[in-house]
Amino acid sequence: MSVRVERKLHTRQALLDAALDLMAEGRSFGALSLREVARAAQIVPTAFYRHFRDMDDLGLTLVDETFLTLRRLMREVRQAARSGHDMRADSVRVYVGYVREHRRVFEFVIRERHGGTPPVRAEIAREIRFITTDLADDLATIPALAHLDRDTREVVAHLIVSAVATMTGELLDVPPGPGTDDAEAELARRTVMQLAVVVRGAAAVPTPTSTD
Amino acid sequence: MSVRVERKLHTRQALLDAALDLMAEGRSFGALSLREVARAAQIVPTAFYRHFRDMDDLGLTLVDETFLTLRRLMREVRQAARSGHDMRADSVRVYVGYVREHRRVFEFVIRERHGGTPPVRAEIAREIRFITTDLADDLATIPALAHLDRDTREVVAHLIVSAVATMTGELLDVPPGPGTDDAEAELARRTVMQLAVVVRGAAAVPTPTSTD
DNA sequence: GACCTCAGTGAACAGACGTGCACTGAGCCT
DNA sequence: AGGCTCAGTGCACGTCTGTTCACTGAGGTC
Repeated sequence: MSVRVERKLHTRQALLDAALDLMAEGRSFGALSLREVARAAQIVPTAFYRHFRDMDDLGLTLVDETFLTLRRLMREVRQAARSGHDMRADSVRVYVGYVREHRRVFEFVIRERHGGTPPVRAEIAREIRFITTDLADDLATIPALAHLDRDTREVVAHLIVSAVATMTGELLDVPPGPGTDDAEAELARRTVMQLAVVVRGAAAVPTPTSTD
Repeated sequence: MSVRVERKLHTRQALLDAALDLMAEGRSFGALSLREVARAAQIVPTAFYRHFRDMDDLGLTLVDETFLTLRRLMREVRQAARSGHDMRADSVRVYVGYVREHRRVFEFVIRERHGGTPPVRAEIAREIRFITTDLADDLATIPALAHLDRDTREVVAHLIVSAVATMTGELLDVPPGPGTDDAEAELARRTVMQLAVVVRGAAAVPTPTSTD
């Protein structure tokens, strides 16, 4: 790749990183100004337009890149689920590790999921639906849930995604410090319990195609 | 009450309403300016200071007033749960009705829960913990769950609150129009199923004080 | 009726904002 | 070597922001 485009990509990434960094201090994307993002990326404001049409454009790009990362993480979590001996605990532990490692990315999604502009919200909702659908597929591989019909599995997957999303938000609100590990472990413990409840409850759902 | 304070309260309420109205169009509270809130409330910007120290102050007041409403709603949902013959379906139906009726209030909470400034987020998290705790108490009155210890009930309550909060967010994203009722009914149906799964799963949790 | 209180006014400020424009100069192509 | 491309610069503009200050006049008190 030529020096030219390589440098362009570099500043482009600097802009995306700058936006995430500014949000890491607890501000929403909508509250960021074009000028301060440019400033944080060591760029003059007008140069911003060489990379994005406006802040909305950057926001949508951020969603895309973010979910590229997130889909990769989900794939690894799913593998951890298959290989380990305690599926649920392993998945949750791997997931918590990823949230910790990619804090800014998760912070962005959690914040903008409901706080963002309508197009950003729509895109995030779409991506979360994909994750839910994938999870619904995976549930069919659990022996206790193999008898469930598609609709029921979808509903159960949605419930699990809700629980994990909620945990993610709480994980990000844990203040850094000496007690961090304990707090994280407590959240993980609770989520594992919740998964156990859900799977047990789902296994007890009577027969397929019963909708009551 | 004197005419004087009555009028003051009226403009104060106009400011709070103006903020909610401006947010109803999909913007976050942090993206609102003091001037436009004053403008929407038919007030000169400087008069804003007669009521709130700054926008953060107004934001926290909004959280307080919002949860005053919400706590009332929760009480009524709980009563619906006790009186009706199908506890879960009735609760959910009543709840969905309230979300529809108090759209702006719920929009505010859902948006600012993760998108708001740290103090606003902290306050919302606190209020949600209260709701969770109350629900954990209520769960003890369900025969199938009476044997659960406090910790387990708390965990189950948290799971339910997650599911309902998620549904609330989706409810608010349903576009107004001809298909609205159907979409809402579908979300309600799914949530009722989820509650059934959770209760069944929780009932199957082995013995109290077992923590695995 | 005279005085006080204080919610709301209106002008003014310094600073930040988004965006248009003409520019520079390093990187690339021929 | 000469010319083109285009990421990044610097200046300028009009608009909006939060906040200050001295003010007005209706409502309440005596």
